[in-house]
Amino acid sequence: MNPVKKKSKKKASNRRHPSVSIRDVAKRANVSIATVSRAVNGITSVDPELAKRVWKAVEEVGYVPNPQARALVSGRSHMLGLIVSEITNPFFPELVQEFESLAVAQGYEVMIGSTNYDPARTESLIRRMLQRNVDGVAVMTFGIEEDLVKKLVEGEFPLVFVDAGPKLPNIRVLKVNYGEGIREAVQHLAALGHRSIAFISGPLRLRSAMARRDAFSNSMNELGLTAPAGHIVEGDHTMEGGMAAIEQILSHAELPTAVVCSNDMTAIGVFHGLHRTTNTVPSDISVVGFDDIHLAQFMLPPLTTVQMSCKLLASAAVQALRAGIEPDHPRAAQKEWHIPTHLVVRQSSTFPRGTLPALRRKAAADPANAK
Amino acid sequence: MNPVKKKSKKKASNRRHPSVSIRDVAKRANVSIATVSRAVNGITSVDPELAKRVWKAVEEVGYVPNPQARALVSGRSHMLGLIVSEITNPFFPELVQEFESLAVAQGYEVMIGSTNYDPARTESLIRRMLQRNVDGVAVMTFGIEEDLVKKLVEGEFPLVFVDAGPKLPNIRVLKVNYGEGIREAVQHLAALGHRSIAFISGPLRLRSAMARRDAFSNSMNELGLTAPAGHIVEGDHTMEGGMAAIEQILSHAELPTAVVCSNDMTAIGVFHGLHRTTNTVPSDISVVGFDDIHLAQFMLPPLTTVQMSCKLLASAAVQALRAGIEPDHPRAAQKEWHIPTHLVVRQSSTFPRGTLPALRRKAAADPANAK
DNA sequence: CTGACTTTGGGAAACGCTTTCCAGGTTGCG
DNA sequence: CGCAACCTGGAAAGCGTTTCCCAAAGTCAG
Repeated sequence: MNPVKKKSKKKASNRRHPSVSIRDVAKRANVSIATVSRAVNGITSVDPELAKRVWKAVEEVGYVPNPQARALVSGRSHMLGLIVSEITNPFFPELVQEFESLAVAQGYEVMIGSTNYDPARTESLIRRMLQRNVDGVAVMTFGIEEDLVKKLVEGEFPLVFVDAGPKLPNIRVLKVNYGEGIREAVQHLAALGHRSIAFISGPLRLRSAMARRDAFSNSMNELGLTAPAGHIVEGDHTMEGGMAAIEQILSHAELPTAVVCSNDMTAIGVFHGLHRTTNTVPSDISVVGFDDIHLAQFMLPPLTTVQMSCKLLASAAVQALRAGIEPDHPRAAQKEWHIPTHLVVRQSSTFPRGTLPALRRKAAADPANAK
Repeated sequence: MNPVKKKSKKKASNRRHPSVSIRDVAKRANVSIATVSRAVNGITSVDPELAKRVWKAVEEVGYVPNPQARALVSGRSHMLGLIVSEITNPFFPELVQEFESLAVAQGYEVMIGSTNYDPARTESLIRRMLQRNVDGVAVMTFGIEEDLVKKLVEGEFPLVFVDAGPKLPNIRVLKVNYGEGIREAVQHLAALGHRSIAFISGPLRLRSAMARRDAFSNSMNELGLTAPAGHIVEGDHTMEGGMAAIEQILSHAELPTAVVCSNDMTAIGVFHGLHRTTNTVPSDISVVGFDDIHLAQFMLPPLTTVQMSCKLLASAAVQALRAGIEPDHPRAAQKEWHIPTHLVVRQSSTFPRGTLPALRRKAAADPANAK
């Protein structure tokens, strides 16, 4: 009706939440929006007195910067990508939780993705993360495929890998010391009297699975022990895989008295498989896991396992990522982070079957086996 | 040096990836950027021939819309929030995985958060989600606190709850039929000969925990059975809680012959607690869980449990969310989605101890107990 | 006291996109 | 045949930030 345009009320934003913008703060504090931006972002060149006034205004109008706009112009989204191999493996939720807490505490949001070992899924995941403009990605699949790496690497995009990765300026690596914990496990079993120890690996295309298996072999050699070929079988880090693997091992002519597993899920599968074949853990066969997921202590019997702290892993990952993202991070130059592992003795490991009571008593005095 | 401003080279973007913009497509297709936008977003008012040309150009230059810019102007981020109570409870990763797959397939990204039953954490989570401008949130904590709801509700923000929620136009509810599955469980136990059946609930401030407990009581009543007060105890949906609860039950004068648990983690804790007190499952006490997490079938013995399909749950959640977000969604008016539950019989439930062999044989003929 | 140099803060452009508004060309109907 | 209603597609106005550039003010030496 009225020919005069009603463009005065430009307040009608189409955002669902009528959030206050930087302009409101500027008006309130009687400064320009540039100054507000500078004050909020802690640029030093703004007068402390003025900055205080701005902060007061921010407080009063309840201003919260819009991350989208910020990302649009600055090119940094304050989002971190976290790629795991299998969110349904309990180890990863624990890791995710730690990672997320740390990231949030440091002002980042997390975009989580699970590859399920599926290259297509992985690719779409990465594409989505790049598209959403994440600032960096931690690839905690424990052994990523190389071509996928290349995809990410174009550009100097901050990346964190576990165990191994191309030596490039934008790539940081979390080196897990598998040898340490696995040696402790083998020595623990040997000390109990085990001589025939089997190993169930993860999928061998994963670097970390390889590394664990090699750590096992090395530890055995150090003690002058060797596992026959049929005692080192490949699993896939799932319960199903563990079950299949132990059945395969049991079909071998010579039976082991102990089994070391590449992760705890495998060990749970082994428990199950041994139960089905009416073997008892640990009196017939001792079982040792790897990861020390929360569930491990609730297994029947509680699982002896090598602990790889996901707290440590997560904190290293976040730190390494920030080091790659923020131009003047104190550790910007650090390319490697080291993660230790250690054996946690519970009740799934004991003396081999048929050991003399005298030996049992003797070994029971060994503090390493104390409950 | 040179007084002439070098602002000609405005190509130097500060985005890490030199992604092509809508302008490149426009140039290539020889149309205006508005037309490209309309074509890409499927606005009908653009000539089909022209649209085809635009799509061809999109293909050729490899254009991908920038979600940040899109969100900034449209007010919709194409992100869905998913809040769970405890990411480390294996049920939730399974749910998360399904939810994420569905959301991504439908063009949404997912922002995941775990409350850990901590109100402060929950609040910060919600604030972050709102700040990141998610289009809707599915609160799958199975019983959220009311004040937190109010916080979200201001504005007509799309929300999905499980079990119960305020009757508001923006809120959709996933109604889980606990009665169904729990009745099956109780009847299954009763058919085996159990008369004294205990129940370990979840934290009773959760609506869903209440609902499950009530479903149990009702089912018992239907059969003319009652559980003494000491046989209905409160757990907290964790293994630790399950362990504590079963110990409490065992300290009661009258021992039950079966225990129904409010979730599978509780049941795992019960397994553990019974093992510690040298009771055997199921010959001494039968145990039934709830959720049917993947792990359930790998317990020793495999857990009889009530299945609540997280596939169904996730798909209903995503659908309900979209119904709330997209103005002309076919189911925009639907406010309730129904989720069934059903008993899955495995080996943690059997005849009560001391039952006569004759009865065992008779009951074994009951198809409900067939393996 | 003045000129050169350093702060400090404001104006405005840019980020990549959606959406409104409008001009020019069609069509329809009286 | 003329005028109004209707389409189509282009130009431009934002969306909420950051940041570049410059003017004004302050500092200091000569």
